[in-house]
Amino acid sequence: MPVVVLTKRAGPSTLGPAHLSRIPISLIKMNNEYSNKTVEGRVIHKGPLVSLQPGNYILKAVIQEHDSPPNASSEDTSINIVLLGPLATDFSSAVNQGDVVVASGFTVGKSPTFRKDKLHRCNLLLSGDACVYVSRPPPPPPDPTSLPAMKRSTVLSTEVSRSTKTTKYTYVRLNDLKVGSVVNVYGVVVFFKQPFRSRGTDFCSSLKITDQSNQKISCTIFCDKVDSHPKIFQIGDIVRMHRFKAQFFKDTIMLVNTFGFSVMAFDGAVGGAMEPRTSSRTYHFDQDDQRAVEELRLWAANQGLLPLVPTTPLSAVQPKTYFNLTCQLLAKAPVDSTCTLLRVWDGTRCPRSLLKVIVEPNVTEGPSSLSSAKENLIANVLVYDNHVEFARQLKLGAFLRIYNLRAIPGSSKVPGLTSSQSEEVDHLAFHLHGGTAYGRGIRLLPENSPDVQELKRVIEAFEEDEDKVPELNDSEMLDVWCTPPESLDGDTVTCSTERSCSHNIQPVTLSELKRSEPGRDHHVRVQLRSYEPLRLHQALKLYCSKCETMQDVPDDELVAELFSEASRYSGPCTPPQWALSGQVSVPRDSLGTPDRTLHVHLSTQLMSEGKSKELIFLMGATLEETCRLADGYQNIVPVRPSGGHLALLDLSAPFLFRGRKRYYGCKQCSEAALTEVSAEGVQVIDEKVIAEALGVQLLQFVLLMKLKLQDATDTLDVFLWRDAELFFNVSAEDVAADQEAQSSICHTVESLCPAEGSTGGRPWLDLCLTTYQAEDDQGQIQTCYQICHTTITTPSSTRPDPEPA
DNA sequence: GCTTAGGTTTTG
Repeated sequence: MPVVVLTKRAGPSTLGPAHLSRIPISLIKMNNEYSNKTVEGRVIHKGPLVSLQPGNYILKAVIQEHDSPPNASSEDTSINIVLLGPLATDFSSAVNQGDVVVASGFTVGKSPTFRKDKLHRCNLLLSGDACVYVSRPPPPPPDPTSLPAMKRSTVLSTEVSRSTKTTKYTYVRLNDLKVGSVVNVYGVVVFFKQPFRSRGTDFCSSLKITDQSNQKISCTIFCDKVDSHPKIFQIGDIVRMHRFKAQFFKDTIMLVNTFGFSVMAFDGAVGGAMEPRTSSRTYHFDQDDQRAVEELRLWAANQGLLPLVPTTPLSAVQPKTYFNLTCQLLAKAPVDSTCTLLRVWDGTRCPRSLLKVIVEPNVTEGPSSLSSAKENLIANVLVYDNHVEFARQLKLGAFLRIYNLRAIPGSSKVPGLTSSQSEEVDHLAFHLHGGTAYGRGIRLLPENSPDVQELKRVIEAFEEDEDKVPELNDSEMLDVWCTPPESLDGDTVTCSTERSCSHNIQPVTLSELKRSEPGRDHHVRVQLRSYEPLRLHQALKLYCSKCETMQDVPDDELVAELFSEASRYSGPCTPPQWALSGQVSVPRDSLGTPDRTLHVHLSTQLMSEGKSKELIFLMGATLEETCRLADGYQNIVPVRPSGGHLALLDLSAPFLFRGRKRYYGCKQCSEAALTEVSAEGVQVIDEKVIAEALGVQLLQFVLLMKLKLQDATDTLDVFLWRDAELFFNVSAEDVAADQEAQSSICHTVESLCPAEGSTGGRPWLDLCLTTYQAEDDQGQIQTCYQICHTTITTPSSTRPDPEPA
């Protein structure tokens, strides 16, 4: 009887055997005897089942004292529990995050992760005769007070354990549905609508799913309880559906729920959390299910079914498009009977100014004024018609995903009072139109979803930055704001740059500058006469801070060839001991290339920490496939077989894919070896952590340009390198990954140096230049100049000024 | 208790 599920919460004292006494988590110590004690807590983390050897599993979880004082430290209230053998499998299938459990028969060990997770210094080890009792919130009436507490737990307890006989479900492939039959199916979601109120008594939700048969099947779910509907967050999610009836509609077969139906949903990313999204209190979920989910995930990833951009941050929203937004609700206000205003943010800044909607302060729920920095990040979303009801129920601070939100530029009229920021301003309004077409709707995201965790990180980062602003001291402020506009021709001249250095020096002319001693900083007022490279993507370089060399970014064609070379070779290969490996075959394509197998290797250590999605090693994939998979994983390291073992690709190829970003290593300075990447003591597994673990000397993306400056007295060639990112207000890494960041640089440069014959003049630039001496190719000492501490402020709105005299 | 919707963009 290793794991016992009590379907009714009977009070802490009745959970677990009565002859044992409960010990608070804070009092647990090493070397004490706990055979007559129990520990009680809420499961706040449940790790995946990790296979030690065939049939033998380990599972880690964290429980937290649920009735501890709110100010108690996590060290006193939360403890790791480690379950071994059948207990692990039973726990995995019977216990959910959020459940309250009581454990007995445990032993106490030293927690190896204490420094990292700041939880209790000990952990609880459960194996053999240990026992876990689980309680769940009570189901709706019958009236629970009608039975004495002790009797209740006996009457209503059910046992979910390896000894319990459970119904074995069989699942039908989607191309094998027979009209009239009631079936169980698995599928990958390719389209979905959130539950919406039907004209009847129920809520209705729609899904379209597919599976390895490639058949696409529409499904309809009717149920009066929204919570029983599938919890789909994005395309690519996986669903398991029980008791659905196949029927004909419009010459095609589809599925509708029947009596006793149930639906479970899972994250669709390979290696993602195995935690089912379900409202069922008890459910069957075993290793076959786990395998079914993993198989579908791999298949879907390889089919490209996972969306490239599941949701769009406000910083990337394009006008006139429909997009999905993951955001936090800050305030709301009813506008009229068909429209409600939701004020939301995601911590990123939309480059367009956003529509300001003014509603009367006394109808607004939430803060009426926010810091102006925060205010600039807030998007006003107008939701209409059927969505108003849902919006009304939303609580402030909730994390939402809004599907099929429309970004409307410029002159759209909105109900209520629009501020003086009127139609000629290029602003964006966000509308959630009425209806459910294209899955339009709003979904509440649970706190533990990875997307919410990510959103919180971004928001926290913004709030930290905001706290820093007042630290700018007065003299710095004066220098930034009071640099007197020096005008060569006596008129006030608009300037497109802003210096942020603390030098208190007068500007000099270029001819004066050329006569002065090197090794000093200067301020100049100049125009941009020309620049190199003309093809701006060539300005992007890879720089090694160790050997101080710079190289070009390898082009896609070369990288693709390295990948296809690596994927063609398929000799025998033993994965390292720390890896858990899986494979998926890529069917022959229309060009008749032979079947290939993709191999995925995951670190068992990371898996046991619930971080399997954070890093995978991928073998046999093409560049394109790798890029596609990079959407589902935080980190992908491409590998190839070499001498019977796994090795990194040639370092001309990126050694790491993080979303759209690629990272390269220095061939000269790296001593690459495929070793396990440990997340010990690190917050985020990022490129630095991985590079270090793999012995790769990380190359840094940098921008390098040569600019020819001019003023009335002379011209001067200067470099833009060290402070290039500051100058353009972009990161080189973003430029490498993001077309928009590239075009922003192009526009900036073009506005500073308009093409011959164009009407725009050259704006004046206030620059801070540093001079230094360096050897040129021939070994000659030369004086060099670099632009420092300077940022372009208004490239597009600069008025043309007359040519210098 | 046996209906609801049946993807496919508001018209603010």
